[in-house]
Amino acid sequence: MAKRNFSLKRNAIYQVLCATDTHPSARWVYDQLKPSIPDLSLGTVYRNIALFKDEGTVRVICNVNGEERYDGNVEPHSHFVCNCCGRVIDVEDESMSSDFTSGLFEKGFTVESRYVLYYGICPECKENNLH
Amino acid sequence: MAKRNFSLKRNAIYQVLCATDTHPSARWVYDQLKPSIPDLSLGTVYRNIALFKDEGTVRVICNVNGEERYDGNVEPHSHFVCNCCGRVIDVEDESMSSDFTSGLFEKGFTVESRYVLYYGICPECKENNLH
DNA sequence: TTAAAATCAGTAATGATTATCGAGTTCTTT
DNA sequence: AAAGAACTCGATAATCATTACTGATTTTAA
Repeated sequence: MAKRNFSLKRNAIYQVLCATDTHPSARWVYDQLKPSIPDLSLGTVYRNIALFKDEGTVRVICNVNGEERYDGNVEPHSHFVCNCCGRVIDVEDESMSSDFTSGLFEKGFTVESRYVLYYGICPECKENNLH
Repeated sequence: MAKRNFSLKRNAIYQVLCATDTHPSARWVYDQLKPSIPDLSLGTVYRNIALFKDEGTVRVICNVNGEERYDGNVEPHSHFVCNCCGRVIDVEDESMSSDFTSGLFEKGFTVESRYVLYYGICPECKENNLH
């Protein structure tokens, strides 16, 4: 079994992605780590997130205001995107019954992943009348 | 009832978006129209698509290779995105029963729209061994 | 007719993401 | 331990989709 050989910075980036449920952008990860790792560069964050995407250990959830948003939790679950504040919030996944593939297999498609996104206004924005 | 006052170019852009099921990017729409409307500019395509988005008459389906993909069909339906060729293909929508909101309403969320995206390999790419 | 509003081409600006490059650093094999 | 391959990274430049700006032209409404 191959040992995963994480560098300090790569590991830190991955930890941030796994420890938060804010589904952050690359810059947010960078801003989180910069104080404790002053010589971190934004390119390194992008480079390592690209590696995680290739590995399949991190997923792109959606794109909010031009920024990709990532999730270190690759268990199947859905997301709610607030059209007002841009927050991306975890949602219990709908039951993943086989008919959810919409007969794609029978039509010759290979389904590798499935995303469910809800868009709307989150409770905080409703409460603060920001919408 | 307010008359919708479409300019020639705005109308042409909307027609292209409604007449195709390729879920095109802005540039694709531009390339389609440029031969018949030689003085069309790409900025105009973006500007009018932004209007359609605000109106709700056109939707952003997903982002493939950095390009937003649009759909003039706003009836609820799902989409399959080919990870190989980037095509976006219509899929019969899953039955839209109320439990698909995952209890979001009860939690204070206002759900304005819901997207289901499948990612994988389309039949053509499988056949051509492009994956 | 006339002034405000809408539309647009052309171009510049923005901003997220990616590529490049040279300099360390770590691993491997001996 | 030494040599060299492979890895990692900061800094910076480049790319590219999208947006903003500007001045001209057209349409609308009174």
